Amino acid sequence: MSVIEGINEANQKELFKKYEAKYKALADQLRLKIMYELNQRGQVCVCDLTEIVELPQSKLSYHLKILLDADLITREKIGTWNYYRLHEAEVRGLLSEELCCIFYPEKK
Amino acid sequence: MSVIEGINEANQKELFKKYEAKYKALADQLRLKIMYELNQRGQVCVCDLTEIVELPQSKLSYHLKILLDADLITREKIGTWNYYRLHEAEVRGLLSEELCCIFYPEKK
DNA sequence: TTAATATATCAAATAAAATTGATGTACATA
DNA sequence: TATGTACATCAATTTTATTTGATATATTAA
Repeated sequence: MSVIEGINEANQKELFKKYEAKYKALADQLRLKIMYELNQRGQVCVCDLTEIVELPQSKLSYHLKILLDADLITREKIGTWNYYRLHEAEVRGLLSEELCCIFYPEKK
Repeated sequence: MSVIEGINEANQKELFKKYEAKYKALADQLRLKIMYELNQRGQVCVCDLTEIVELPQSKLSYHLKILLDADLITREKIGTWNYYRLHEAEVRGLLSEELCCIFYPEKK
């Protein structure tokens, strides 16, 4: 079932709330930059990202959490490091093709 | 020139700032609902919209201004009325096809 | 076991956005 | 000209988001 079918009063509110949360996570320069860098580099650990985006660690962690909670990125723990990467399908479902390949990669 | 070509340090910041503003405007349930209704109805005046979305007039005006400033909708004054409609091309360039035809119409 | 590194989380302070009610302006109609 | 309607804008308040610096936890290395 496509998104538009099945819209009724009850669904609507939920749907708008969902997209509000997603777009809210995207609506920030820093976070877009993070997405851009993750897209460029694939998998990146926080320690590297701190240098790439030049943010204090706690601030970066804060913004990563927002992206993670919105399901726009994923986290994988490997030893001491936390590696983040884009949640490609999710971002693709949100942003126009015009934004390929800034914030998500070209389709393989 | 596509968006991705011509990205350099100087462009980048501007680009992210631009998308921040656009997505910020979209990042709100009420405003998404307004977009949805405009998409359903084409051209709508504020007086009708007040009833459709059930918002006090000043609140609606506030949110319309945000969408207008972000260039996501347009305004046309006809007599006493201000008619708003989607800025279709702009929204299409921002949102994934998955969001057709909730927040923007099918391509003719 | 101690120390160092990687990272998340917390509390306090600050900043930005949204809401509310009131006021102002333009146009239309009596 | 006086009244009503359609809106935008403003100032004050409330709510939400962001920043900052400090602390806590887990893992690794000495």
